[in-house]
Amino acid sequence: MTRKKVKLAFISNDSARKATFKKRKKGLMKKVSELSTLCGIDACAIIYSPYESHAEIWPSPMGVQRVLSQFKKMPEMEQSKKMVNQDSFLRQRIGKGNEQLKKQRKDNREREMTEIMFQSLTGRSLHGLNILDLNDIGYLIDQHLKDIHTRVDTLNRMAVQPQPVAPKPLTVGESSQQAVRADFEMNGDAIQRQQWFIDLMNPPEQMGFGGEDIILPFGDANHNSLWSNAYFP
Amino acid sequence: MTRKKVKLAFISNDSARKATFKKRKKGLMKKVSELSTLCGIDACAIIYSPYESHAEIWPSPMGVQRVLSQFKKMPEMEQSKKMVNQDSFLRQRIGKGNEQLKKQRKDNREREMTEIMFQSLTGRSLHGLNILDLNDIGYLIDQHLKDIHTRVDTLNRMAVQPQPVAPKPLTVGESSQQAVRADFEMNGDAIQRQQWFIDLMNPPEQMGFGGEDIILPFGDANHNSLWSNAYFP
DNA sequence: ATCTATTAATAAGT
DNA sequence: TACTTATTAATAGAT
Repeated sequence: MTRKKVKLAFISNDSARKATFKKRKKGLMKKVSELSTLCGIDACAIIYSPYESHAEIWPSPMGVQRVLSQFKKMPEMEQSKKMVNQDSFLRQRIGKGNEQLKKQRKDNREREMTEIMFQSLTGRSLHGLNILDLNDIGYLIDQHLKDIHTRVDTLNRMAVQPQPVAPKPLTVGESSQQAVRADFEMNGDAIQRQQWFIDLMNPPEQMGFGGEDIILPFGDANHNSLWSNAYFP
Repeated sequence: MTRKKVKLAFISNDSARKATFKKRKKGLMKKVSELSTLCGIDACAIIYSPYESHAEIWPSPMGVQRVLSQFKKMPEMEQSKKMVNQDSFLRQRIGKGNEQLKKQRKDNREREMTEIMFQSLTGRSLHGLNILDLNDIGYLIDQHLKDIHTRVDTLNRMAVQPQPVAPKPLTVGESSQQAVRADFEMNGDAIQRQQWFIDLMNPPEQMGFGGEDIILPFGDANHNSLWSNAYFP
């Protein structure tokens, strides 16, 4: 911080490195002591160097021990929590990566089961599938059926009372309790001009997944978590 | 270290203390990381505060553990030996304070003696001064004479061989052994245009002090240390 | 949290 | 190793 703005990198020149070390160590110790004095803070510093056989510490062996014993008392969780450090940064990245992996696996599983479901509609046998596969496929089928019912119901209501404003987005599990009416009376052109109708007819691929608190008929009120646990421990 | 030079004492104002703490903690962590990076040093810092439920550390839980385990391995004696603990730290600070005080006293003494010297040139009697005062004034007079001789000598050489480049700054003890020549032949205007000449004619106030190894005629080959010892033990 | 006037730290050079 | 000095960095107080 002086005759030149210095690059924050290892100083390869031995004597320059040593000189810098000595200066900065001194400055650092001073800063620690100032912080402690000014703010009444319990702090310590420990510095090892190849220039001294011993660690250099602040404020004193007893002071260091006091701080360290406090530190060691903390459960591992607390030590890591909210810490501003390299590790926690990397841990966050790893955590996020794992989250993504988990989601990806869930997504893969879903696509697999969906494919089997549709294959079964074209004649493929469901024999040879284990109970978990069958359970998940049952869940999928239920979701698709619910969605189909919802769409049919919506279309019926549209037919009776054509609506120019976009309907609020459909949510899984929101299916109406009204009886389904099959009489379509809408004009084809009118339908084509309404984007919301087009959207209704082209549901997103992932339809049927992501709902969290839906009570399903496949025996297990917590199906989703079973799903997750069985395949993504 | 900014709008005001701050007293190194506990900050009683709560919010000011907290603000200072946050700023300085950040600065401190930065310093630690810089030291580590620049010098390839194994270091850690642990800071407790009433503002966070956990200790804030650098560089990471693992990094701290590594340093701590090294530290714990050391025998108690080693831990304390040569350690920069609060005691020795404060001793250092006090020592430095004393150094500064000593320098200041020396400076004061010098100014005092110099004033008396000049007063004596305008008629003030030197009676009533003790032997130390007289010795120091003798030293001062010698220094001033040496400087005068040096300047006269330099001017003479200038006059013989006018020199467009600035001469290197005068150093105490550098006085020439040449005989002094009093014949000035320089043109006044020429002199005025040369800044180095003006500088030469306006020597710094402290001229005459600071030389360490000059042999003086006042009996004591180690005059300077006597000076220091007599008044600043 | 941001902005500066100031003080403090310090990279090079001696 | 210590001192000096030019420059950058830290930060106190104010907003």
